[in-house]
Amino acid sequence: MEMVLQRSHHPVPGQEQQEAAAELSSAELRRGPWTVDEDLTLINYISDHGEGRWNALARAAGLKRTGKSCRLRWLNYLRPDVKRGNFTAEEQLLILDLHSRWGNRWSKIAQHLPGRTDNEIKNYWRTRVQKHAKQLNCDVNSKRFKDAMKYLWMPRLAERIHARAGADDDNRDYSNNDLSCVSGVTMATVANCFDGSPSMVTSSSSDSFTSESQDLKKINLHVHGDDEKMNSEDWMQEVDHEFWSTEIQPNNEQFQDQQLNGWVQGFSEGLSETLWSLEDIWKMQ
DNA sequence: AAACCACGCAACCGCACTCTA
DNA sequence: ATAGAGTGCGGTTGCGTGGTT
Repeated sequence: MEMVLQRSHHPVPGQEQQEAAAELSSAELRRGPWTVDEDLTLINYISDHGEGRWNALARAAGLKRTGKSCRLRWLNYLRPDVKRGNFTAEEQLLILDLHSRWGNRWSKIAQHLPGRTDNEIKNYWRTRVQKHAKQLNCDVNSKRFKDAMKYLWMPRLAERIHARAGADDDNRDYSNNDLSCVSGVTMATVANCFDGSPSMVTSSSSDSFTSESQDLKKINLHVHGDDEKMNSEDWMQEVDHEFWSTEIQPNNEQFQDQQLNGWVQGFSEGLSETLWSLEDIWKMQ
C-alpha cells in the first residue's frame, strides 16, 4: 500500500475541477470530526489514486471536505506510518533537544521523529511542557526554564534511556530504527550540558540556535543517508561512547536562580534511584 | 447522579510560499 | 510577468473525556 501512496496523481483534469467546484458550494462543506465512512473513503481513494492535489482529490473522492481538511486528516491521522500513543523517553528527549535548537519549528522537529506529526509534537509541547513552565511560574522561553530542561530533564531522560538500553542490551537493534539512532545523538548533546564548557553554562539559550552542532550534522548524515561509510551500529556506538564517556555530574552552580535551585535540590533529594520521566518530575511539583 | 472543570487532542484558520498555466 | 491554485506551517479553537466536587 505504501508504494501506492507515494504516487502523486492528478486525480481530476482542469475542466472537471471547475465543474466540481461549481457543484459543491461552501455551504455543503462538512466541518468538524471525521466519520469512519469519510476516513474509509479517503483511505480508499488515496490507495487507488495516490495523494496530492488535495482540493481536486476531495471532490473526486466525493468528500464534502476542503482539500486542506483532507490533507490534514491524512497526514496527521490516516497515514499508515503514523505512530500513535505516548511519546517515549527518547522522543521526549529529542523534542526538548531539537526545540532548544529550532524553537517552534514543529515540522522540522517532526522530520526527526519518524511516525510523529508536527501537530502531535506541537500539542505535546503545549500541553506538557508549557504547562510545566506555568507551574514553575516562568515563561517557557525564559533562560530559567530552558536551564531546567537542559540541566535537569534532559539528563534524566537520557539516564532513563541509557538504563533501559543497558537492561536489554542483548536485544538492541539500531540497524532498523532511525529513532534510536537519533536519540543517541541527543544523549551526546545532553552530555555536553555537563562538560563544564562555559558556552553551555553562561550563554543564553538562544546561542544554541546559532549554528548546527557536530551531533546535529550526524543526525542529518544518518537520517538522510549521506554517509554511506558508517553503518547504523557503528554510528550509534560512536555517539553512545561520546555520551557515556562523559561523566554526568550536574553542576548546581549553573543554577543561579535560588527558587529553581531549591526546586532542583528538592526533588534530587526525593528521588535518587528511580528512573525518571517528565511525568515523574512534574509530579514532584 | 449530576454539574462542573481541566486537560488532551483533532481540526480549523490565516498567512506565506511555491507552483503552474 | 502574473494571478490563481496548491501546499506547508504555526497558532488557535473547540469538543470529548475523565476526574472532582
